[in-house]
Amino acid sequence: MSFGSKPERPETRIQQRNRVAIRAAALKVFSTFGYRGSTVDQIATEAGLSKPNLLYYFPSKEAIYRELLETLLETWLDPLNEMDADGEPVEELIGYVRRKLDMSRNFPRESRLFANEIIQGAPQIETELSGSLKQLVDEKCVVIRKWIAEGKIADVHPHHLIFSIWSLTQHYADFDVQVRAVLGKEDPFDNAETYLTQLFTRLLRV
Amino acid sequence: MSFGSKPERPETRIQQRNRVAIRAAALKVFSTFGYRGSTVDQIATEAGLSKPNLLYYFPSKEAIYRELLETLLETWLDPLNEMDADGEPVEELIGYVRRKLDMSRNFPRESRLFANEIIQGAPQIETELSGSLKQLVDEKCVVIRKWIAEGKIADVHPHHLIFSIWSLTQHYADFDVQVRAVLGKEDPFDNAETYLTQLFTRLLRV
DNA sequence: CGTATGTTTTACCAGTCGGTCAAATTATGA
DNA sequence: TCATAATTTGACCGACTGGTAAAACATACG
Repeated sequence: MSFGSKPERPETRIQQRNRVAIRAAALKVFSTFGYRGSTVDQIATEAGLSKPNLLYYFPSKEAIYRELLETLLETWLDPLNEMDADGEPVEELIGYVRRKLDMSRNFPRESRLFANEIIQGAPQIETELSGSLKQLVDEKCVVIRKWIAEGKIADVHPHHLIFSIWSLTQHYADFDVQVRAVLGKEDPFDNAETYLTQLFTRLLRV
Repeated sequence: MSFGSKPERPETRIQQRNRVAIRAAALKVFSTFGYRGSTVDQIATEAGLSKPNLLYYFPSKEAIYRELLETLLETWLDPLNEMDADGEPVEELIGYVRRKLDMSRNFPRESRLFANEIIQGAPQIETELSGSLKQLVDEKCVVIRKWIAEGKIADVHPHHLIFSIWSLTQHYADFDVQVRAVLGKEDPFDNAETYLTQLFTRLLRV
């Protein structure tokens, strides 16, 4: 029995550079137009490559999209993972809100990529949603219920609490155009953090 | 000078039936795939027509989309319009939340249509956003500020208060797949209203 | 240098896109 | 009934879609 049916050569510098460029370009395009609304040509141009050249690095349009989604899902769930069952409950939850809001500020494209995918019925990550995502959320809901039982936070529906954190924070990334159109010159994030802290403090205190 | 360069014939029964069918089909398709991800053929099939037959009723794909968007924008803003400056403040605001949540429950497609449009940069309704939408929101923010000054509700940022109502209610329509995946068998709307009422009551009471 | 490997381009494919056209079909009303 | 208008169809267009093949080019290394 022999190992390594594929010799598994190391990545060239050029390969590394181009794959990075492609991922960045794909994120930009997919997050703006959704999977079906994006074209390989668009991504290639954005990455500074020709279409066949791009397809030399990735086997297909779908392959790029899937890799993006799967890589980003972990990053996306990190802030929730960091929530510590042994910490101070209100602090932990508001810390989670702050981390999610930071991600909306710093990685709006990633947020919109997921938003597009899920609004359109999550055809590519349905399994992850009811699999690893549901599992993580359910775990954290147990913690939240414990906090409630201990009288550390108000009695709220754990799942809906998490939904409200998601929707409130991601709104500033996903609906950026609308938020800015309504606010005019005022920067959204200037007051968002204050507002959300106020909201969750008032919601959670016993 | 003569009137009616177009004789302006009344709509036939067939015309009425088909236009209604097309609008319904277009809403279904556009709300699922976004503008660029949808095809005229798809809409036609969904409406039970052939593609050329559909284009006999609407001049182009874009025309269908624009008409949908503009018609629905009014419906979408109605709940906010109904908010009465002379009513009981907390009741008025929570009534608004309830009406928006009802729309998420009863018209999720309409919600997703807007969500797709705005996430993708609102190329077709940018002007309406910073025009009539901003105007209406600004008006209502004046009312909210008045309520705050009168000590009827807590001192919160009016614009962000409205954003939070939008994001929390529309989340249940736009991210329906995710919400259901995480909740499992539990129906989202069963507890959403209770949760949101609780949230805004705690946020707004002085 | 030369050769093997990695990279890019040109030309191309079959299928689909939004949309047009004229002909065929169906409904309408005197 | 018949003629007129409304509706539907099939055939078609040029542009674009995701993807392929092979040749041309660049690079690395003995």
